[in-house]
Amino acid sequence: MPNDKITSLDVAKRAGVSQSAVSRVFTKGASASQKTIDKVRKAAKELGYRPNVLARSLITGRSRIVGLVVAYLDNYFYPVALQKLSNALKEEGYHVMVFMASDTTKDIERVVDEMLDYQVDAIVAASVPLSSDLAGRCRDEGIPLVFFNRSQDGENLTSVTADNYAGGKEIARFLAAHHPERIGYIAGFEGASTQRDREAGFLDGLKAAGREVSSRTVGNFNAQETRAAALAMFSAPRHPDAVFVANDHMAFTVMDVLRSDLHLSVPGDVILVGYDDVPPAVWAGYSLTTVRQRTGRMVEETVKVLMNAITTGEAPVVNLKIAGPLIVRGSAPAPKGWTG
Amino acid sequence: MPNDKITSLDVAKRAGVSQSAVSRVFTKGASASQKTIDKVRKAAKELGYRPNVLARSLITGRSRIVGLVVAYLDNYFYPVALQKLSNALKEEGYHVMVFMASDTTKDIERVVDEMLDYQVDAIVAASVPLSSDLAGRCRDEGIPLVFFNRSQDGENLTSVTADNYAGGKEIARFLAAHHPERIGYIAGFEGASTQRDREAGFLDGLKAAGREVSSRTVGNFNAQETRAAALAMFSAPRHPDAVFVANDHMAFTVMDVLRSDLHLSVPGDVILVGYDDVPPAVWAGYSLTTVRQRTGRMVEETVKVLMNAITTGEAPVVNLKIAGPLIVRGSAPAPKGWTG
DNA sequence: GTAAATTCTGCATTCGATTGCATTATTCTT
DNA sequence: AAGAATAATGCAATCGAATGCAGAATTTAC
Repeated sequence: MPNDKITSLDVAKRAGVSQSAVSRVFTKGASASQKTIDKVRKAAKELGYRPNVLARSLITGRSRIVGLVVAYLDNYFYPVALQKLSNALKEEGYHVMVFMASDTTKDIERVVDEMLDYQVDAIVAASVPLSSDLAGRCRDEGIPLVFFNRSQDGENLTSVTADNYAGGKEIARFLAAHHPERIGYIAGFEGASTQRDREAGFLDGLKAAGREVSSRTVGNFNAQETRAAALAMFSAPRHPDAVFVANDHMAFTVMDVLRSDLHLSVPGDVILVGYDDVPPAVWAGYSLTTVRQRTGRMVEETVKVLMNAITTGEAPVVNLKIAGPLIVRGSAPAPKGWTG
Repeated sequence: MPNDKITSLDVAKRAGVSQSAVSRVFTKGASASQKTIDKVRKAAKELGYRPNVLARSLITGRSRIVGLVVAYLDNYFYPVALQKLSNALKEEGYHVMVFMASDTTKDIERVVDEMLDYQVDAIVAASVPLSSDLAGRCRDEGIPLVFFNRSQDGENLTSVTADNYAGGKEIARFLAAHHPERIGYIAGFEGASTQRDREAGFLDGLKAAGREVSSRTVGNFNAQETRAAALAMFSAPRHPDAVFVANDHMAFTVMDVLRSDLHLSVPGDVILVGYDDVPPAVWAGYSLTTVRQRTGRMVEETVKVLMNAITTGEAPVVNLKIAGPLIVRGSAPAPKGWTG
């Protein structure tokens, strides 16, 4: 019964102008006299007209859609990033379309195809590995691609990440200052640059302090394997009394194992540091010492890079690393004489 | 340098058929001979052709985009739901575009406009209140709208929620079976149907057990106010020894206040129950007794309703309530003789 | 006040598909 | 094997807006 799709033509008729005039009023950069603008705006308001973004996209070749590929949202880091990304892009007149991808190459390929089908103007890959073929496809199609929170090294692709190496190093310095007897490291998925960089920084930092890791297990960024990794590490008689866990979510699991399964006190028996500073890190139940990922800054930079690439058409490869501070909380208090 | 936008016409030329033939091969429901199909498929593959979804949308009037409005993603419940929704819609060939809305009417109105601009085929409003005007606009445009996790009562709008009343009631029965001295309730945002239904069920359940609430404060679904609410409730000399907190995230905060600020034991001094069963509820640090929201089922039903509305064009108003089980964990163990 | 420069405007085309219609090729009937 | 029924194909119009072009209106300059 009511208004069936108001088009620019309807508005044109009512305003007594041509369809092009209407289009010009709603297209920024186009010129129209004040009189026309007023007439059109009035008619448009009366009819409840708004330009059809899809039709516009067809002719301009810009969809104003950014595709976000994510493997999982059950690490708090991603929803927080998504929220910020969505808000930041909104400011630029863009919107986020979410594409969940499992970690299989096949699935990722399908997802990239789907994104291209929707003519996305840019792609943000959050911790999802795109093969170089796929990345190449995007480049060929002229679609800027940014890796968020994970880089593909040696592939010359744009990425925005935390400065994981620096963070790992700082954690080493911090833990070493406690002069623990033994230091442990629980690794994430070893294919991930985040994991590798954090560990590399950590090891180098320890070396600089004349220390090394006495025990290392792998938790692969998931709860189940992390439980096993923690149990393996701390069931040993001479277990570490200081441990760096590759990300916060794993750190929570480790803390649970220590306290609930092994009845060890954190930080009494073991001091523990994570990485990310996701919201639960501040919850009193965990009060996790960790290195903050400055999600806001990371998103900001990502948007900046994307917008630049979209508007200029040129996409210089950059690898931004955003350093974040060590946030000292209960799981590993500041050692004597510690200064930020 | 490489392929600049392969269109159906390019494929048609190469396959030696008309452009319409190409279209028919890629349009399900259209007919083409096997020979044509083969030729077209081959040419398409060689050129790397895929239909432009936007162009298709323009003529079919279906964008295959579902708009999801969310106010915040920092309650774990939403990312989990988003992930499931995205996956479920993918199966149907739809994709989710995320629209963040702050809680102001103005902002929500803007967001709805933006969604309409993108010609979304359906809207899911997750805990975001759309005024009846806006809901009416959607109806007028023929766009199905589902309220997810929150209903607008008295407005005759479709919603999919947990059976919050039943859940609240079950919690009452459970807590009453502990025969606590005093029972408290910490409310969420009172404008939310989730809050109201949970409380109503809880109160009715208590009444049925011959009990009532001795203390009630409001946490408004956010951490800061919840802290204050918990402190107010439990600083009193004769504070409750059993409390229902309107959702899990608030429950975590309350638990933190009890343990860390007030040095009360949970469940020793106070037993505590939440609602949602978000992932951290199972973490040993909290081990929260709670009622599960069956997100998977809720999403499933949402998708079913939407697809039905989209394909038939008719959108009967339904209010689905999905019941979820009480999950007993450490924060409130099973009372003697308790049977599911 | 007139010529030159500038700004507006409408016409018609275009973006990349889908689809009704008319025509031709195939298949089925008997 | 001929006619009827069905399937496949191409043509051309269409979806809703943007835009190059040429002419009309307005502004600027002197």
